[in-house]
Amino acid sequence: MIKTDKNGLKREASCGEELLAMRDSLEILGGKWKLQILRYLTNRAHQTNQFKKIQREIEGISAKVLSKELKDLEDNLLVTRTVQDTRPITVAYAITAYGRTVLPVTNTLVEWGLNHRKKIIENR
Amino acid sequence: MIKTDKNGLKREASCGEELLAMRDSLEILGGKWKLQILRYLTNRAHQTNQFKKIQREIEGISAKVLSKELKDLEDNLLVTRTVQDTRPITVAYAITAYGRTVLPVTNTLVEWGLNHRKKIIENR
DNA sequence: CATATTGGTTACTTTTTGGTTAGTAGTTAC
DNA sequence: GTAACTACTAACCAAAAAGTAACCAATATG
Repeated sequence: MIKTDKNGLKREASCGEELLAMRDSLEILGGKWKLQILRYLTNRAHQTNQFKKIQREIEGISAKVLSKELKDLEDNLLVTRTVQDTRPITVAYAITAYGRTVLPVTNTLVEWGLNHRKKIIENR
Repeated sequence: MIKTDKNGLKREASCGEELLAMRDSLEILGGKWKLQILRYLTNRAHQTNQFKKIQREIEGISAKVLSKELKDLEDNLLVTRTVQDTRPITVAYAITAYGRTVLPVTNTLVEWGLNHRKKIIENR
């Protein structure tokens, strides 16, 4: 809601601007899997994240969908893909510095989800 | 990532828990329109938000979709629907206190979108 | 030789999502 | 009486997203 001007002044982004910005975000980060994948890779930034391992640990994602989602994320410079010279060949995916800027988004979503579940359980 | 225990202790939610929490959030808030609608209603919490007005100001949404989305949000106690005794009858939608808890989510998405657009423009 | 693993791709089907058009009911304005 | 506004809903359709299953090449294991 607060934006820094080209003049260095803080001002509110207009409502229209805000909704457009959110559309941009949702276009890149929206859908069932992208934020989950980014969160997963952020939590495991220090590890080697191979395709199959990711597929096993993000429950329910198919190879086809994971492959496509990773490609999209790579196109938007949020993750990197590195083929490793092992036998059999493995491919490591890692979050980029830019990908890490999505962390505040997933943080709020995790917080909200945890709180929502708590609320649901309380009201039973 | 940080969660308060039933014991009052802070601890990390496990990665699995985190992803599940995010799935819960995305199930309720995901899709093309829900967060936009919530943001819109939050920004106009002090106004009377009639159906047609919302439809005109959230560009591109059809009556059918808006109607369905508002119903979903109402079911999840995020917005209220009030029929007003005007002629012609109008219906006012408003964000609830619980709906306002989604604000951190839309804030981060707006911020990220604004920043992303800036980045795209810079790299041209 | 048979089987398993890695990192996918391809073809096909289903499900979900969203958009279009038309129509309804009540009321008001011309 | 006719048009217009509000708040929808129903029928229909198209496109996108996602799921399923099979398959591939390379290598390793038993």
